[in-house]
Amino acid sequence: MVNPPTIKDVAKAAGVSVATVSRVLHNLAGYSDKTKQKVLAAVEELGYQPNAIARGLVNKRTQTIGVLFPDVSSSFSSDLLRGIEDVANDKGFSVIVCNTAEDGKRTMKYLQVLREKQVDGIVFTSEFLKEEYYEAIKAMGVPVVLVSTQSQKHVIPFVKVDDRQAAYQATDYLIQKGHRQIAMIGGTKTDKIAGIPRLEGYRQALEDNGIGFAESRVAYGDFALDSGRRAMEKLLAEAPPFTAVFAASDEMAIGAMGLALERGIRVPEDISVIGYDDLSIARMIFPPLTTIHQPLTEMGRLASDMLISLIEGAGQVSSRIVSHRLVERQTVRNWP
Amino acid sequence: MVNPPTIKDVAKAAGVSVATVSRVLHNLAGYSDKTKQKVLAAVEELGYQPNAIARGLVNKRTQTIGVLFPDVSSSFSSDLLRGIEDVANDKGFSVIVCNTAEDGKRTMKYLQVLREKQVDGIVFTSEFLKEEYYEAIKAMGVPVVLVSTQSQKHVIPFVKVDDRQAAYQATDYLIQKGHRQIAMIGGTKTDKIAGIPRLEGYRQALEDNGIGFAESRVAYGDFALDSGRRAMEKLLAEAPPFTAVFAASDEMAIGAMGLALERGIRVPEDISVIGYDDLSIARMIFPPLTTIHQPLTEMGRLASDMLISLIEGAGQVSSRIVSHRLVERQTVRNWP
DNA sequence: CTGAAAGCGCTAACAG
DNA sequence: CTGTTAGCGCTTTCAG
Repeated sequence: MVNPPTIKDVAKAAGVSVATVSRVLHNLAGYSDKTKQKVLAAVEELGYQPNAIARGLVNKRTQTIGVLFPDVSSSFSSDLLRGIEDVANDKGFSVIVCNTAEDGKRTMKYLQVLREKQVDGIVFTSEFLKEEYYEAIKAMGVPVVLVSTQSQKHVIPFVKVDDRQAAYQATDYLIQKGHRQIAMIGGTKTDKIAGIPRLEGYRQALEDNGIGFAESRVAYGDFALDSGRRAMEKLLAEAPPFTAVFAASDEMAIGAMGLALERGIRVPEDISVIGYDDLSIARMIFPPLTTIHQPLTEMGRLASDMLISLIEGAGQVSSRIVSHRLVERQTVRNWP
Repeated sequence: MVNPPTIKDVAKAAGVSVATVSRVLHNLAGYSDKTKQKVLAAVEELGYQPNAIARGLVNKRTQTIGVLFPDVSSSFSSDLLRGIEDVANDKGFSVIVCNTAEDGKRTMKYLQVLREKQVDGIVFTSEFLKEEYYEAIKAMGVPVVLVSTQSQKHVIPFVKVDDRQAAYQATDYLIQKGHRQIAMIGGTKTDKIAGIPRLEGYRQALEDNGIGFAESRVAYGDFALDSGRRAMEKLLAEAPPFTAVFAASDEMAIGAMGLALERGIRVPEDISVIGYDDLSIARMIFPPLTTIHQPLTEMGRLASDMLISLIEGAGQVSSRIVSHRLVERQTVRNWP
């Protein structure tokens, strides 16, 4: 098997120097139309394709970005990925995906690989940005943007929704529908990004409407399906009676609904449910889930766009609080 | 901002040559323990990280693979991706994701990018491998493996399930449960990979059990949710009465169930439903969907493993027909 | 308009 | 045991 043709081969075939070939390939000035034709003909004939690795070595730019997800296979991540990939591709960048599995070691290893591979920038999603990660990224000297997470300590551009407000809105909606006894299935209790703010929004909405907050009406999960089931089970067994429940993720909402249905509790007739995320499954289930929509694909697009601006020299970009919205489907009813 | 340290800097700092540094970094023989310590100390002190781009230029290996999906954000693709990513990472490879959007132009562009970036191999998923794609990949001279698709014309390693047989089994299961009037929601009518074989399996199972096949009992969709709804609508309106339906994808099965439920038709009391894929949503919905399980993550793993073997010099690897299995959940009941 | 030549950071002979 | 050196394929001065 013969080696692929290099710029040298093209130069030889066209009877010019490599510098000239490079010039015409980049549409720089400095050659006659005749030479241009010769070069192009040679490129065509040899089936020449530039080697991006060699180019990267010289330019110190690889036109590649790295994206870290806690779980690439989640619906949440893949919606994000689609947006990121889409604009990256548009702007001539490739994306390397990394599955951190929320594991510190693995994440650090990935960061190292991305550094060695000389990616031009990084998007970090959904997880708390540990100091260790921050240091590693800072050391590589490339821009980062955060998605669905945020750093208190450092100023790093991010794109996310206002979790507190969205949770407030979800809860308030239930109240406007006449519910007064509202339970919550929260995310991880210590999660500063998606756990605590959503709980606070819930609590605030209750209080603003003169309803007392009761710790006994909240159960905690980890955002995943099964934890929603378990939380619902706990609520049903131990909490004071309630007519509606706000879950901090669609998956938990769906898990909770499944458990309720198994027990002969109807949604929304007996209990209303509202979720959070608007994953594509939210509208696939029956009854379709009322939930807080996060524009994930759009958020991915934005993040990609911001990152590439930074890579291409923008001094700074502003973070974006993107707007969520409540989508009414069929799991919440007027009470009574 | 100062440039990151290179191997030269390390050499200077350690008072040795770059060759020696390279040796200790690669654990090759040929240096005293003392030099090793000096080098390691210098590496540590400078925070040196090798540049994989430079290495790639020399080695003609980038430790990167490209993966093409028709839709990165589908549950199907992301489950696959997780498996691929997992073993790739394990074996020291990075993965570049490409979303072809089932668009020929876009796919060709991607193939070109992957070539320029000198990826070491490619995994191509779920789509029919057009001749044009094949030629492009062949021209790059790197191995490919196919997932959930297969080439008739060329011998290319693949990993997939036996669609015909799986569909046969799904249908046969319904028959064993006592159903005789069984409808089908098929995939794209002309799809040689997932459309036709599944329809054939259905037909064959019917015939082997002495049940006539009736074209009027099959409606076609495109594997997506909404097409399942529409197909069910059509079946309900135009097909002869039926007590069970086999859908060629979980999404279509779920769409069909949603429509049925809206119409007051209960699943499985009035109509039994069986799907195909076993996406993670299959168990999230209520009632949980009985379906044909495809081990997607495992298939991704296998593909990744095969590809890397090929990259690392295995002359050839054998294709794998992985075993599906029917998972009984709650959407099929005995009839009558 | 065009070519020669100096690297980019690293690996791998080849000499000592 | 260790250093020198010739590239890998490409971009980019700097001279003509």
